[in-house]
Amino acid sequence: MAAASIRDVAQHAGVSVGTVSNVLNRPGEVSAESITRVHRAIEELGYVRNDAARKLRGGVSTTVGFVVLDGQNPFFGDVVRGAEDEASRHGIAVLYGNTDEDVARERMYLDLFEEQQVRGVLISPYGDIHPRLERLRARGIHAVLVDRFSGDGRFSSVSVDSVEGGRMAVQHLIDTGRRRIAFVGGPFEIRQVTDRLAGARVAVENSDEPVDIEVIATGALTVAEGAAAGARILERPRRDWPDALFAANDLLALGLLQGLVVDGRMLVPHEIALIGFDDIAFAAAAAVPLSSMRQPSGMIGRTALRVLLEETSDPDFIPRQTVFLPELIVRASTAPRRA
Amino acid sequence: MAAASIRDVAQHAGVSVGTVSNVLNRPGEVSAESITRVHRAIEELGYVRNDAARKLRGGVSTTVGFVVLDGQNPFFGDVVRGAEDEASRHGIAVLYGNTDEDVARERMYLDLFEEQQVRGVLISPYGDIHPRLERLRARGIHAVLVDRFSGDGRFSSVSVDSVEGGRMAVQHLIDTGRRRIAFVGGPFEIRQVTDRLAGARVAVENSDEPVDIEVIATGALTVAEGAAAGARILERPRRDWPDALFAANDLLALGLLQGLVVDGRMLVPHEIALIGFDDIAFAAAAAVPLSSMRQPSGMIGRTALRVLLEETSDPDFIPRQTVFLPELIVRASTAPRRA
DNA sequence: AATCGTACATGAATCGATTCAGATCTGATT
DNA sequence: AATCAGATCTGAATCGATTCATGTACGATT
Repeated sequence: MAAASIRDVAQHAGVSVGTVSNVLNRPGEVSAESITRVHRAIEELGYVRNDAARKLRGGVSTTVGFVVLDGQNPFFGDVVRGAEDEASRHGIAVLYGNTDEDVARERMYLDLFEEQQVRGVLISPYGDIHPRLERLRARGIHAVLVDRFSGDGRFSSVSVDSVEGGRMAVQHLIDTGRRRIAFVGGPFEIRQVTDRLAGARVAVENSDEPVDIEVIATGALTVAEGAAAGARILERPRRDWPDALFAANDLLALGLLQGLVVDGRMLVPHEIALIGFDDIAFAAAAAVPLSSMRQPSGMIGRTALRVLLEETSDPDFIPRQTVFLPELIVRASTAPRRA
Repeated sequence: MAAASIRDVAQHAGVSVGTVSNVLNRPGEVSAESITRVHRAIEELGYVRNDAARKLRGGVSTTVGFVVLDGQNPFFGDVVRGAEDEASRHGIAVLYGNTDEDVARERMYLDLFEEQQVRGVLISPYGDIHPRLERLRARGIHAVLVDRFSGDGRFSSVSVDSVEGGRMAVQHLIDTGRRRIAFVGGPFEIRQVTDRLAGARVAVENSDEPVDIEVIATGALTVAEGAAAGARILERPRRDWPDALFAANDLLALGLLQGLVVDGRMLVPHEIALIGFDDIAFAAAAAVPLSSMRQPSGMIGRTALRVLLEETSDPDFIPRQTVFLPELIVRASTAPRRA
């Protein structure tokens, strides 16, 4: 049995196709009588609207695309969930694409989304996709940058102030009595890394008391790199250990935590304090619950989707930058030294 | 400037629309001359195929839907990534929907996917959606169950043998010298939980030496529940402690690890061995790297997508059950007692 | 020269929802 | 009775890619 079309519904209800369409899209202009008859017919035939036909005629699309840079990182998982959650409220579905920092895949997904004529695109960009996004916009597909500030204001963006977050994290370490601080992070091509380090330096410079800060570079923001960095610290003579670590993200911090175990005893927090960034779910779940700078990941996704919907429904919309402040979450990993 | 249509391309290239369509869909039946001219025109006009029109005419869709039960769990994140990765190979995009164990959302997404006329649906089902899936199939939208065996064989499915996994996990604990084993898990409405417990009992019964097994019930498969269960164990007199724990999944196991820390010293593995299930990325990243039963999560997603594509392209396809065996991953958390 | 086969090109018809100009009806007003 | 406004309904035209019956061209075969 072929699926029922709007024509079948019209016939079954004894009205015209135009009326059925009106019942579905502008019920105010239709008599109550027609509404009930059409709804009954829809029920009886199990009619489901054909989205392809609606899109073709120029109606609004009910999908948005989300291109994510690193699907491994739970942070992005949470952002996607936030966006998806908000989308479902509007009867919109999210087309999900993961680029794994691959320019070709990034392009592939944007092509796919363009063919689909999605309502709009959320993207945590990897390469320089401004020209590509401009072309999309010329076709009526707007984009919102996620986790990336749009410096020139050409696109809307939703991001977090990493500099201030870095400052807050290190300020907290200083406030809990630490004076020899190491920033662990890299590579420095990643904007978030340099921003967080810059913030850390601000806190050090603002301090009344003398505070040392050193940089321990890593090759990536992963657990493995964090564990390796921890091992390198343990190789030093004990008097050269820092007394606090600020990791550029939680994956690194979890690795450090793992690396800083000697003989079943954890150096964190009493020998070395540790704070991360992102506050992924597993930060609280670590053997020593991890202090972290919380990014409102779900809220970032929700907000990005809302901005996108506004932008696509208002022809006079001007690109808008939304910046969240991270929040300090204090847990056991930065407890003061034992009394 | 309106987007170029196939008609514009035809005019620009000096051929008919039929020829342009043939160049795109069956280049074998077109002269080399036409192919180059059409491609040039496509290039110059920046033409992008309109997926809505193609779908409307009855062509195959380039999207599949994936309805996920618990977006929080990294295990499902990995499954989705696997599916998405395989899909991208075929130029297909994944519509992602998270139900959070909510029947209404599950229904909402299936409706949305039906309107979209997706190529097919991957679903880790929550409620009883067999009737709904039958209706979808009547409209030509096939479904593959993920992480759930289709007992009656009405649908294809891709899952993992949880009973055997449970057996292997406990066998490993016995092999490393443990004799007082506790299974930590719940609620028992979840099929995977009961299966894994059943497997655990098999291992105990097969053992030559006497082995005790007890069940510690939890309210959910979360880190918090695991930590609480760990605290309950510590309340007992020391001689009543089990010497090994088998957690129904890794989230619980990570919680247990956190709960079994006394005064900066970890009871795992030397006092109590611990093994989880799923082998999520954070299992290896724990302060004590966690032994676990690995589910080939990415492979599950990839396989499910492949089965779906086969099923939707072969009219004579018969539903097929794919069952993977989990793999024992041994890490520090089940190291033998100290010599 | 007539016939046939092959290769290739054409363009009208089609899918289903939406839109909108025009039709119809009802009741109120003059 | 004539006119009008408002409410409601109708159905043809439209979106763009695909398909397929039809047509054309040209070399090979008889």
